[in-house]
Amino acid sequence: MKQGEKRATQMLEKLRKSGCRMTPQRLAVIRILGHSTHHPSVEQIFAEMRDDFPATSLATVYKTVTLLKGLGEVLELGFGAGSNHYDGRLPVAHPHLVCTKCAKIEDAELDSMELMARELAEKSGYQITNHRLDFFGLCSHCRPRA
Amino acid sequence: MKQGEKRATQMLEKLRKSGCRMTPQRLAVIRILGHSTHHPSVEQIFAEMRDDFPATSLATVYKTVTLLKGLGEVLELGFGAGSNHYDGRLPVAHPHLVCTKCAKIEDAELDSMELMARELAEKSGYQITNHRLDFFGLCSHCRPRA
DNA sequence: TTAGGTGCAAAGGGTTTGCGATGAG
DNA sequence: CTCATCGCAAACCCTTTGCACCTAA
Repeated sequence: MKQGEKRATQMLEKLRKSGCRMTPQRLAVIRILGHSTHHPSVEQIFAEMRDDFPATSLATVYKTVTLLKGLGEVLELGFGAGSNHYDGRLPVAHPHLVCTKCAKIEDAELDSMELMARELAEKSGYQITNHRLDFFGLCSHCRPRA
Repeated sequence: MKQGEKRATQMLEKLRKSGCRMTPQRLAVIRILGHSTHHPSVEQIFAEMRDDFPATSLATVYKTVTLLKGLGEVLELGFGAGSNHYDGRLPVAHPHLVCTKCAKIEDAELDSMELMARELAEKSGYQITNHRLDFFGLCSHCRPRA
């Protein structure tokens, strides 16, 4: 898997440039993340590592992933951070705007979602039943004044 | 707030039709969800309730919200269910397809996101820095055969 | 040699569950 | 009267943190 090795090398380089030390544990996490196409969870990365590093701890994997996330080298697909919020007024999937400063959540006006979902269903072979679309940024009140 | 009262009544009706009992606690949760435009969390609903029902427990709010979600009367904006997953190969926001049966996560091909984000930024006044787009459904392997 | 990293175990936040008590139908 | 629902506390899952030991540079 050449592509994966290349990504791993890029991540290593970034770590090194950031003044971080290279350890066998970090190397292992990086290689797994570089090679995986299946978007693993921390638990899954940990399981894959156990073969080579039976003594590794979950905490180390968490720390390494968090480090890489901070450097912009991994994308977090968050299914588990913060608390859930509920919309009782429009109980069907629709896009939201989330302010990362004041934590406000508003509905977004965007009507091409249905179209996109249908298009994607055809291309991917999925039977799409639901979706989730959130935009993150600073609301007009929190953003720096022009 | 007429609109909110109307939604509350719709939810009440749905509960009744589903053979559920009506209690003051449920009524309070429903009214809050029907009136709120700010997408409250369970904790926030709980806080709003305390004024009228100081004895209410968090567990009851959770149970009620879960009930309403099951009936399709509230939309859950999940920032906290399940575990996080990581993508080390393409560490920038891009859409994903999530199979709700086998839990597989794949990248989705969709290129109009940047466009949408820019359009939305103009309309909403947000300074958008990030986004998150997930489609949920059954992958070609899990969906019922035609 | 010495910061920075590791592993363990404890703590933390959000959510769910078990169960005896309560009150809606 | 009966069973669904309530409130409480304990349990759960995922994640983070504190700290003594270790090791890469």
